[in-house]
Amino acid sequence: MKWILHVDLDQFLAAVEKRRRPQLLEVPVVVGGSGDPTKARQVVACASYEARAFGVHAGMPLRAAFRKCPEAVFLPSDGPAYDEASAEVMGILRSFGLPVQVLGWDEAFAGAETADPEGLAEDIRAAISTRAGLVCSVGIGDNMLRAKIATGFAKPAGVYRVTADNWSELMAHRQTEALWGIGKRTAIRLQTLGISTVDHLARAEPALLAKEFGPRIGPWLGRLGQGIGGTEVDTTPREPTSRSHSTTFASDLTDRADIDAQVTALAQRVAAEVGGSRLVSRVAVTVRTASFYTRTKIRKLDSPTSSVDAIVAAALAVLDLFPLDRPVRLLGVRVEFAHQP
DNA sequence: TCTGGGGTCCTAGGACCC
DNA sequence: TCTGGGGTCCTAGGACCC
Repeated sequence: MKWILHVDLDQFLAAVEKRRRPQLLEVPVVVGGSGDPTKARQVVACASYEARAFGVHAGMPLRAAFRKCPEAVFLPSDGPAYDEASAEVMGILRSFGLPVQVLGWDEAFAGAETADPEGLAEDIRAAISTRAGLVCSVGIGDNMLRAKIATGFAKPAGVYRVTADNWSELMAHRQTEALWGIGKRTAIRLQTLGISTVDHLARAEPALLAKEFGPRIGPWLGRLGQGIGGTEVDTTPREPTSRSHSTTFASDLTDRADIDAQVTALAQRVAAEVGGSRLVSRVAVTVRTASFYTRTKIRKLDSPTSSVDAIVAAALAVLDLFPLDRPVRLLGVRVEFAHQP
């Protein structure tokens, strides 16, 4: 029997920090921003389970987390360390000889032909625990959607199976937002159609969904409700389609020279990271004003380039398309890569 | 809760050409 | 002066996810 396993590391960022600082093992840990919980405009990237018990969660401002749990240890986000730990875990997963599709730092699908998916899942959990010192949960499904949903029931540190047999029992009564791919906005739009639960969505008329959400997304939403998803684990390494950096400033920028300098710095950083490896076809600039009004403008380059100077010049030209008559909270620069021949 | 940073994908609609 | 239909390129913006 063919199965999909969804392997997801528990409290990943906090776990990597605990792994290298064993004295933090049973301590509430909050990772995010510069690690200074008194500073504004920074949010929690990951809260350890101990911190979650105090009501701290990802996305919460660090200062709010500090109010809820002042005894927590606050640590800055250390991207390179998480990159390395992620690669280590994916390597262990691949060592099982299964097709692996990486979804992010801390999760991946694996395909498996086995009569005992739970046994395999426990073997994977044991290998990642002993070889990497990290705890994960594994969702088992008859497709990728159900495997991903199953992980939610598996956490923490467990294994759970979701298939066509128990889909309705587990999901039918839940809000549509519980589905992977339906966020707040879509949930609200569905509600205006009288669709609030997964069961309603599963029974909805595809034509109605297509009319509201378009010919592709509409029917796809209906399938989500029924628990239908892909079954082919895609192992081809994904070429990135874009690269970006953005900064939220501790205090808003009002001086045009400062704004130019920051966009230049962001563009230089992005261009340097791209190096000569890819040709850039489009350059985008994002401006968020003090009121949180956020707009992105993008322009195609006359010809694809990897020149730092050309990318910086393009970013400044796109910046010039904005009125820039309000204090600026955030600036971002993104480049999109030309399709490879 | 005064609201991060890095990504991907989809759709609408205008401009332009035949 | 008013009138087609189709195709492609481009930008804006929405939405979602980790």
